[in-house]
Amino acid sequence: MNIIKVAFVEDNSSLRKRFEEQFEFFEDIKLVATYASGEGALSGLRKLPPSQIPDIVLMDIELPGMSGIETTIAAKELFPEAEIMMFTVFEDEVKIFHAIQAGAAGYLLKDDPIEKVVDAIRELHAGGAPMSQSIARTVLSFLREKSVGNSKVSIPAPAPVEFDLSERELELLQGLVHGETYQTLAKKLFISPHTVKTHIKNIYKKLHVHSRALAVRVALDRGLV
Amino acid sequence: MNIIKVAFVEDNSSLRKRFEEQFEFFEDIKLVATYASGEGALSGLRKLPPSQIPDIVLMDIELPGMSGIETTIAAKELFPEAEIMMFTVFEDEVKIFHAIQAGAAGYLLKDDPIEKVVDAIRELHAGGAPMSQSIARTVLSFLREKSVGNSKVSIPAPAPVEFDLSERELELLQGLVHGETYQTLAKKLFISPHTVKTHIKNIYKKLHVHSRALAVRVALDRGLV
DNA sequence: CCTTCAATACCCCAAAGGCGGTATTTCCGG
DNA sequence: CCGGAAATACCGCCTTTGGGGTATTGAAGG
Repeated sequence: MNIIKVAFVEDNSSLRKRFEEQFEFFEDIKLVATYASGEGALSGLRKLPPSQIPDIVLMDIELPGMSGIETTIAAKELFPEAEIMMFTVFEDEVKIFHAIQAGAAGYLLKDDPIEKVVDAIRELHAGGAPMSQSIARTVLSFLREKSVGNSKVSIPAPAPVEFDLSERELELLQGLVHGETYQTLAKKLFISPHTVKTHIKNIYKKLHVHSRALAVRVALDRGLV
Repeated sequence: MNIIKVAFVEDNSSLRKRFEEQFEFFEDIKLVATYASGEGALSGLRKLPPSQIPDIVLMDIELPGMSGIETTIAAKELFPEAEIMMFTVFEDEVKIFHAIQAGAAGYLLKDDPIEKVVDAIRELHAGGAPMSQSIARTVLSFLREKSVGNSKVSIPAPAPVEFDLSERELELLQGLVHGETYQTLAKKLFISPHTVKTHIKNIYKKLHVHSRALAVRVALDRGLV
């Protein structure tokens, strides 16, 4: 069996160490190099002997300085045969999109267990495109937009969803965006805090969120305010 | 002393009543008409005898149907001499801007006490441009942008403020925008919830906010994420 | 006339958040 | 080498949220 050579670009040193140790347990995978920055990775990869050039590069997407996406673009130019697997904390639609355009073929979350990481490496090396379920859904939605619109994909597009909030609920939602609490909202709108709560509960239901933070995010993203 | 004739456009009936009663106590002010909608106000105002045409129109900015701003534009065409004072629950920069462009000369908040409202009416009638302190600041910042940029004012402009968040703090802020809690954030970033708390406290300080909701708002508005 | 729905109000309760501290380690710039 | 900024961690305190209910009223629509 061919050993899969892996490089790891990650600024978090403890995570780097954790992975260096954990990869020891998998005989078919060898961590040939780790780098703490995009810049370091690019210069380091150039100096590697051909026998050590990695098959797979695990790339942290959130790197200080040169971002993981920028590094991916550069790395792909240097080693077009290497497969890049993005490695990130959050499922950011825009970043996923950019990472895919930059040439990344896989997408892992940092809290995926090591077994999942290893499986993803193997799958990627075997020509697959491993990614977490929700990321897969996101990618599908990109394709859907592409085929439906029949136009250029250009940007992720904000999605024209309708939430059907009542006038009053919109007013309440505005309050949330403005940082109001139950109490202050109640005073401003001349209603009881209980009512404010009820409205906000209903808003959450309609927006499919469970916190103010997400409600504010959705409101701003979708231009509800 | 000349009596100031005031019309009030406000969809909230209890607020309308409250004002109708409270204006009774001020001899120099007469509430000549109240309307529950922009449409109603426009048709109602047209039918008023010349002696009853208001000097001041208090206009709720958040009206169902025709908005307060649209109504303001139309009312200004009908009665260019009338002064419009916007009346709103929130200090929305964009709406303030539009209201000013629509011809409004004053800006009140709904939770201002009646005395403040009356003072504002008098000041407006005397040729002033009363507005709350924070609104005044916003207006000034518009002017500042206009004079500094020396270009067309066009849109409020997102303001190029620098918050000087550290890399880590940005990461945490992203978490907030994604609706993470202390706990989930701690797990994803491999740190203690206490640390998450500390970081978030520092972020709040740097963004000058005191809640997740506002932090998310600032993050999205200023493109920090 | 009856149903539905928005808006209003209230209860309980567990979880999360915000604020005030203190403290250690690491790293960077002067 | 020292000072300061970041990042890390912990403690306690009190308030706010979010989720589960229930219920009344008035307006809109069938």
